[in-house]
Amino acid sequence: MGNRHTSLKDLARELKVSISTVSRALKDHPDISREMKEKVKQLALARKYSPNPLAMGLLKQETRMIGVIVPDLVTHFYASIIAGIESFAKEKGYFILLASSNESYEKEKESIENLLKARVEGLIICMSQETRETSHFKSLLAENIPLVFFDRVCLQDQVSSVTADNTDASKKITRHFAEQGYRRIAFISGPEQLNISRERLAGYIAGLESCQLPVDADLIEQCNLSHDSARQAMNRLLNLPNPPDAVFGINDTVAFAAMKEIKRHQLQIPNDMGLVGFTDEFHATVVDPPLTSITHPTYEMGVEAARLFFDQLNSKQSPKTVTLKTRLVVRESSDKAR
Amino acid sequence: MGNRHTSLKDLARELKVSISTVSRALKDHPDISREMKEKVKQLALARKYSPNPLAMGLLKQETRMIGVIVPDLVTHFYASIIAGIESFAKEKGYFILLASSNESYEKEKESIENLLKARVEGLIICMSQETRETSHFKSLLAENIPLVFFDRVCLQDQVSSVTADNTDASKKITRHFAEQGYRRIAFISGPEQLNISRERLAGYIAGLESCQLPVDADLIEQCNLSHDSARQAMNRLLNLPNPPDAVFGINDTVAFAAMKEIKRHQLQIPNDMGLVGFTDEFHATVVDPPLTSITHPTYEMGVEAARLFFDQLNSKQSPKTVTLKTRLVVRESSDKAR
DNA sequence: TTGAAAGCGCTAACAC
DNA sequence: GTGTTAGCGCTTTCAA
Repeated sequence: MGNRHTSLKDLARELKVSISTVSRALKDHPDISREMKEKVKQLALARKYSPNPLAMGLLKQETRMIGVIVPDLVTHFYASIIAGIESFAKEKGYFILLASSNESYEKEKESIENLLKARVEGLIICMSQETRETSHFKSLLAENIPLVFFDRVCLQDQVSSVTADNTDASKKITRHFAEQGYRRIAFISGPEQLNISRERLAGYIAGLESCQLPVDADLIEQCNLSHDSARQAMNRLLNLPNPPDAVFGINDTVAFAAMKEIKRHQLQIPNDMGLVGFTDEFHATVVDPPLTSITHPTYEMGVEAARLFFDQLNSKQSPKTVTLKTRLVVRESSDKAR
Repeated sequence: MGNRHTSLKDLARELKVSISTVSRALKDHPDISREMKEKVKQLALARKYSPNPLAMGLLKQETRMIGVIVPDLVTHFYASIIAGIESFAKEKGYFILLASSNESYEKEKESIENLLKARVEGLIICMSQETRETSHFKSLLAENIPLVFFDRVCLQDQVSSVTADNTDASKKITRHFAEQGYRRIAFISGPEQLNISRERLAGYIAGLESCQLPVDADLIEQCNLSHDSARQAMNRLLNLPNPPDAVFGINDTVAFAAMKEIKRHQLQIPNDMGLVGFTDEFHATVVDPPLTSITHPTYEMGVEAARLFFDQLNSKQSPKTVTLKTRLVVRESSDKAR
């Protein structure tokens, strides 16, 4: 695609002055006469001049691009976080280069390489659920490349990160169930290498204990966060000799899958089975019955991740850990009282 | 952020040869000796050399970036299309620069400018619903910048585009309702400047006529595609002296909003009121009752848009119009028979 | 007050 | 076979 953009050279030729004069005039260099500045700026406007970011990037060694890697591109959760990152980045004049790991460790590594080849200035990442090994992140740190994790994190002493208050939130859920009169509260967790699994499990247990409810290993299920795997987990719970009367799903997908499976078993929510998720506003209200849930401040999480990114970029500070407050919003799915 | 990437110069210096030798060796130029190629390639690997895309871009006048503008970043519909675009673009070694118009005409224009400043090689756009005026698109054409529309299109004789078979699909919906015994079939449309509104309306009317059902202007409502506005439209329908017994919602948001409003009025779906949407697989199955709908091939639409983009980029062909087949998937929300 | 020249990383035409 | 050079668009010394 031909060179359809006006360059400084074009302007210089047309005004019969040197390129450097044009360059200086455009940035109000004190050495340039008022009239010259006027002339140059006017022509630049007329010719729709805009500096070539490639040339600038080459010169200044900065591309104003941030690589963002998410486990998938299509769930509302990530989409909303991306929107948050994008809006903050735009303010700073940065663009986002987006990649999906598809929950695959290999693709995650591949995406990091690709983005670095594209010369992003740093990365904002939510780890794939397969990722158990962190050498690819460590080599970023070794090369001093700004890195921020969100939601799913690791190496927290070395990398800035944003998470929800997972433990606390999960504790609130368990206690809420208990208050509603539920006694056998199950938890469908995710892969144990993920901090969200561990933290939410810890909160779930702490909640049970604080209500003097027993912790029953049968009631703690695991899945790989896919819809099918979550349904199977729910199914196992329902087939228990002594099944639960309430379920806490670790995220959106899991909560939906559990809901479907509960309905398939002809059980009424919330009367036969209470259900609470860990999800965002949108999803919680679209299902039926509306889902009681910890609402995840997704957009804000994106904004915060971007903010941490620029902190890293501008001055290599020691890593920060931001924890976002969540809210328990009680809706029908756990509200026996109604 | 310092220069942490290895350059040809670095390699050349280390091997004590010229930069051009290194450059040629790396691309298997026939003039270079076998041993030299070996040596160079080995060192390049060891030093993790990758060509600087800024330098290449500057030289070749290509950035390998495509600008994509969508009305919003968070709905599953666009997310899925973006995933399709991304996957095709990645194959071709291109990156996506994403921007959202937030359904605003002004932001749409602004995004186009920003993306051009970032030197994208062309644009793939889904128009904002506010956009009635097309001069900003025409000036892209005038400057010979590759442009592709998807879903919401205009200037079809001048711009390549992908759409669903809107008219046909809507006709199928109306006929399906009629077959199920529904007689007063309503349609909640969107802004009339959008082709999707016009085409789906046309199909709806054609469907009614082919079933010898009267077209009742009272049953044709309009909204601005927001949740609230769709609910109000549904509410107006329900308050009609002679309300409908079935509703066709023009897209995801509208179908969900209608569903909520119907439930709020204590009506049973599908018995008191049939409901059909125009949405994707995911959303249709997450709600309750599962939504009969025209399933929109979103991912495929993204892939097709990208394919058209590269057609434009590689050779200025005359614009193509691709129409994607849709399927009517009958689920509970319109299935009186059950 | 303005111009010339070097250099960011790379390719390709032209030497030798 | 390999080296030299110019140039992509820009900023920034250094000269004038």
